[in-house]
Amino acid sequence: MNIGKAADQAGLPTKTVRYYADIGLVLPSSRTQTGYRNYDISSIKKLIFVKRARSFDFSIKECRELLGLYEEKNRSSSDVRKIAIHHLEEIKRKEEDLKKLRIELDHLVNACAGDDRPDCPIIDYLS
Amino acid sequence: MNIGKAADQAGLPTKTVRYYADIGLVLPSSRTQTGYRNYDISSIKKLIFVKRARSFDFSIKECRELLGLYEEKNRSSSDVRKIAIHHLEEIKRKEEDLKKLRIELDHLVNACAGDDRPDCPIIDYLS
DNA sequence: ATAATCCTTCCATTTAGTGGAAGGTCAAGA
DNA sequence: TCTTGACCTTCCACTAAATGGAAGGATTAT
Repeated sequence: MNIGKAADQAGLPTKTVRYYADIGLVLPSSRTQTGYRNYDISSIKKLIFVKRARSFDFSIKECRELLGLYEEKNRSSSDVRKIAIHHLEEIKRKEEDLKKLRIELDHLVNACAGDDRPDCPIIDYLS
Repeated sequence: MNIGKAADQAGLPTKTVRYYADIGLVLPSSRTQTGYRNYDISSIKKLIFVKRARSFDFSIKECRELLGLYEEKNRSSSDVRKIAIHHLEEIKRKEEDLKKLRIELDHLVNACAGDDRPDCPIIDYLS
């Protein structure tokens, strides 16, 4: 399958699939004599796997690790879980940070009249 | 004041202050004959302002706008509020996204035994 | 005088792609 | 058979917001 079809199957932009090939994340199964990338079922499954993992906000590096475990049939589920937990902690941390930010910014926005006068608690707070 | 002192006063890395000068966000008040950047009180206040705004996750572009309003003494607080509200919406959106992600990933992690066996709901879900 | 600590500019790197240019390939129709 | 359009290729530049380092000039302290 050509890269365009493969990208469609995986629901990814062609550019992205080419990028994944460039960085060695998901290589095409082969190349035609004229240099076209070929994707077989197995490589398309990997693209889909990466797409899902990315939608979970796993980094490319983590995707690489997960993909390695995905292919390793005698993996330990604890290895997968370790990566997921680490990522989960990251997400929780970010969520907390955003929450604090949101609450504080919410206060500021509520305190600001938002009229024609220059007085502004938001500016004051940042100054 | 030299850039190092100014950076200390603002609580920013020197590199960052230089970067802000490069992109024209906070320019030094002058330069010495030998090219050293000079920061006066006013410019340091701007650095601090930007630091606070960045800590609220305002983008550099937004910082530029806020800084403009900060300097404009006959601003309308509604202009400031508009920027803050827009940013707040962004933050809320991200927070929601992270929450969904966190919940889903939490389920997966809980469903995974995390032992020596290869069976893994996390991998299964991503496949 | 000289060493240490500043400072300067410039270039590379990070993340995860995206956009575009220049040009090669392939399938279908006139 | 020629050509047109839709593919495909590589390569370079750009995004955001810095950060790291190299090479070299300036200032300060001993």
